[in-house]
Amino acid sequence: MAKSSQFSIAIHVLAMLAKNCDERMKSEYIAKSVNTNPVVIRRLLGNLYEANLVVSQTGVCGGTCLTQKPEDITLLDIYRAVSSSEVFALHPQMPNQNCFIGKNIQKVLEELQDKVDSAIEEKLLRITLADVLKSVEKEANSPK
Amino acid sequence: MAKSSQFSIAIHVLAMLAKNCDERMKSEYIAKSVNTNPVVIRRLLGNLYEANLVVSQTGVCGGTCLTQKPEDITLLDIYRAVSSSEVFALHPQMPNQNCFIGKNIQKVLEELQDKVDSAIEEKLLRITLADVLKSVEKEANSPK
DNA sequence: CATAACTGTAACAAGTTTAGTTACAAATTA
DNA sequence: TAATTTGTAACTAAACTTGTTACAGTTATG
Repeated sequence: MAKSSQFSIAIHVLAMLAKNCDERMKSEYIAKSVNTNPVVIRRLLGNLYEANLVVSQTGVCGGTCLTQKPEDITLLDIYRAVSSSEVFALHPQMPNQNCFIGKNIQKVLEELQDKVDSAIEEKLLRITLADVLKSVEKEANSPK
Repeated sequence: MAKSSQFSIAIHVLAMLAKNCDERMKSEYIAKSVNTNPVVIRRLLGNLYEANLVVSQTGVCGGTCLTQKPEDITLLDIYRAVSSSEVFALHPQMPNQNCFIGKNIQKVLEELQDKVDSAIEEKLLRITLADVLKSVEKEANSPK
């Protein structure tokens, strides 16, 4: 994935939408909860729209709501919607093809990338947005 | 982890050292295979030294070699030696504590970070540097 | 012991990425 | 028609990554 906080913020935003499934939520309201600029939220919602997780309406009384039930949205859906890159990067420069290791390491690293990615995806596939909301409520009720 | 290629390059470097366990290897030689600057390699080797994976010697006939057998070095050892951050970042700004979601989401995200990290670590723990070298050799012998 | 060959590391530059901001067109409601 | 809201482009600032130069310290060897 990356150093980016897009995944975290996406979960936050979608959890808010999940808690208020029946009404449209404005980017400005969401931004106040995330503590950022509304444009940052709208950009993120654009990615979530492309992944068919939310739908927005412009104009007065506009805003965004989920397209699916929280139980049907997995963290993998969210991860794929906002995560740009792999967990770790390959060589910035092509390794020396005259070296035995240099010539063959890239394929091996790509396979490793796949394995690590699969491990992450298997984990994320088993957690839904509804689960996240449950965890949030559990946290809210836990003694500090 | 990150967009960084440190993990990839570390595996490359250690694979080279593993293939020539009995002699010290110079940073300039390694750099030519990785196709980068020797200082980049020496910086990386510094991290690997702190993790007790390699040892270097200065001066004429200096260089670096492994401190352990390739079968005893796991990719998790390497990952921990060079990976600075988590797989995904939390909020850049503290969320609004007056919002129900904002107040409780961070703990939930931290728990999620732990789960994802564990998934990665379990995978990396089961692969050794010797396995990597085997994969490289297999790749070298495979028909193109 | 003088010299050449190494590593270790600081300091800096360039490129990329991320987050945040302003501005404004387009769409919608009333 | 006016007010409100999203979508998006353009820009800035900060952080991170890689690469580079420079040089002090260490070691082998003639």
